[in-house]
Amino acid sequence: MSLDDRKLEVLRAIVEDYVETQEPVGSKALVERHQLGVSSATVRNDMAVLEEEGYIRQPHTSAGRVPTDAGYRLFVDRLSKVKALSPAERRAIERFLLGAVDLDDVVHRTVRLLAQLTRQVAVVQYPSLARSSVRHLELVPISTTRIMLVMIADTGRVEQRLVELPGPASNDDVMELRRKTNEKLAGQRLVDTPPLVQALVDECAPDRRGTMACLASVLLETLVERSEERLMLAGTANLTRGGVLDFQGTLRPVLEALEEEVILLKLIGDLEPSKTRVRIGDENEIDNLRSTSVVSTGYGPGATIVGGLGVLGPTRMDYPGTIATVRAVARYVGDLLAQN
Amino acid sequence: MSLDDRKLEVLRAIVEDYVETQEPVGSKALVERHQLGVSSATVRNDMAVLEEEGYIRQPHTSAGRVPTDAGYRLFVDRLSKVKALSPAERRAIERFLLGAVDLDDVVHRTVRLLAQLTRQVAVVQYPSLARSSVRHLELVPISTTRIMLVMIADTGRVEQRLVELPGPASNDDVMELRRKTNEKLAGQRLVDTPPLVQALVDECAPDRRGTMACLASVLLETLVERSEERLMLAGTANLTRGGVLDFQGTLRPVLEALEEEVILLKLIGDLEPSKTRVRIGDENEIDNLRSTSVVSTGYGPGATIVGGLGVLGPTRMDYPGTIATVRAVARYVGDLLAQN
DNA sequence: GTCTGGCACTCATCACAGCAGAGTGCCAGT
DNA sequence: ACTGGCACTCTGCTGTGATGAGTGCCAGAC
Repeated sequence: MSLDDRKLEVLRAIVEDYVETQEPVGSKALVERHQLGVSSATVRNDMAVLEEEGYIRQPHTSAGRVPTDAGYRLFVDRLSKVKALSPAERRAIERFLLGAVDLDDVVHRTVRLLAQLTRQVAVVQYPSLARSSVRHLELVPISTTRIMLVMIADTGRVEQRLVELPGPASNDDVMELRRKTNEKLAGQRLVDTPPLVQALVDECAPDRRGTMACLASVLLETLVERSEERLMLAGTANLTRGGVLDFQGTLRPVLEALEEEVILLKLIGDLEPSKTRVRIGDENEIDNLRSTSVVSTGYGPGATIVGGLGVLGPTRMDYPGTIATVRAVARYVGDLLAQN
Repeated sequence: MSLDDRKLEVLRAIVEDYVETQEPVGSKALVERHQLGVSSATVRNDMAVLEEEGYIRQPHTSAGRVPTDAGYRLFVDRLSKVKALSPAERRAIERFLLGAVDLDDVVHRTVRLLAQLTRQVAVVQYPSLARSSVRHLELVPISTTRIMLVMIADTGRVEQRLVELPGPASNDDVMELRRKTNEKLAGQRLVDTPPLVQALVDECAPDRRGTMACLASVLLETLVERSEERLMLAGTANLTRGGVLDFQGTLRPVLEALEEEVILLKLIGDLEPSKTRVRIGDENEIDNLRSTSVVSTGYGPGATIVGGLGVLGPTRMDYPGTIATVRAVARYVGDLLAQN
């Protein structure tokens, strides 16, 4: 038996009411709040079918219905209309993001904005080094045998590493290394650099080769191989909204998962399709997050994507609103990055 | 009536047992678990006095006693012996902190280590710019009218800002500015720079003065005036240990407070006496944190202090152990910074 | 065939009562 | 100054009804 239009309408009504009230919704309440044009008995029959198909369930025999993960999924895929942001919201986003002084500030403001607008936990990934190009490499002598390597990427990221040299290097040596590395690497995507870095070492004058090799290994190891990802989190306090009801009593496992950067990266760092992605409850691979939903998307200047951002909340969330907000924020951040 | 030795001993026993069991402790249980040499009736009398004096209280009439904030305070000040860390713990700290590649990494590792060892929420402040000196200033041309200013501090902090120039600047211009600013500012403490920066502008050749003024204002505004503090947090999941018992039911307000960097800075950024500081319950100025205790201290290379770190947990915490751990971690981090 | 009104049934929630046990305060005795 | 003993107070637990929301199902209407 397939689902006719009215049954879908019933499902939508259940999802909307449940998200709003946070209480199991019964057949009678449904016909009162929505113009379904049929009696509660009919709705009950529809509900029985929806339950049969696995879209809703009853917490206990004499309670109303609650959407299952599958129910939310159907709702998101077929039933929800995209909610447009109000002009006031748009202005709020713009005003909030403007005035960021550097990349840290951008990420910081973005994550707080996202948490505030969606009233959920927000995560923003820094622009990925793997998707960045080298804008400039700077070598700053710290002592005769130590230099600090500063890499500035086109995405605004700045990474620094201390390099221990095998022997003392003069100021001229450093200047020369700086010139050469920049000549070779500036403008290149970081992922493309390994052969270039190798070439740099090979082409180097023998007396400077040791120093250059040292530099090269730090460069490769820390910036490319470990290809360090960073991210920022905000809004954990929002997990406590809705009392003990969401997250089956303890938000312990959720908080634990949020502490693991690797997990967070998996959640929002999955950037292939450039489309907004929604993971609902059990669809999450992380066990600790089976009672949460994640809405994530990529961002970046123009059409390119340099990082991910998203929010995490109870499966019982306002999907249309959250999706709209996440998309809008991602777009604004992308525009902001494009200006640099 | 003042407290004689036995009464203090009773208080200590109550604190220790309560911290361990998390349950109100009664007179009978006390004499069983500790060698007090007196009967439970005598202990009851002592308890009555301790309660009179405000050091303990009963949650309800027929329950055991629980320490008050004042009780914990007395315990910390006069009754607790410093707990020495085990060699294993020391080695763990060392091993964990070694292998940090840059300042971000140091802070990151430190905060996680601290959260893990104390099993509480940990906070680590980045070395304060206000307490740093300039090691090097780098100017990187981004376009003809934009340069990126990178400041490297002796504490390892690296800050970058985009500077919009009033007009185009040649490569030579930039090199010259770079030379001059470094000549003047390198080695100076950031707080001492304002007059020097002003002098830089005044001494500048007229044709470059506009550019220099621009640079100077960014330098002053973002690095000195706003004197940006950063910090890192970890271990929020530890708040959920002890179930709903701590934090009178909701950790909502605590999580909210932890989102505010200003609040966290107040908590751990109070660095004057270089001694470990313990704030218990009501002693915290932040209302949301009246049910928590904070143990904080400063850290830095050698005897100087460049930042703060600490942990936050329920008032019912193992003070001697926590204090010992916080101190030890701070010392190791200081040593680590001294090596750079 | 589809919808509707009606009715019996289930089960969580709440209030109330009674009981057990922990812990106290106090007093008289050593 | 300490101790044993005892009455007293409360919390927490358990069991019992009563309540009521919500359901499933069936017979009848359209």
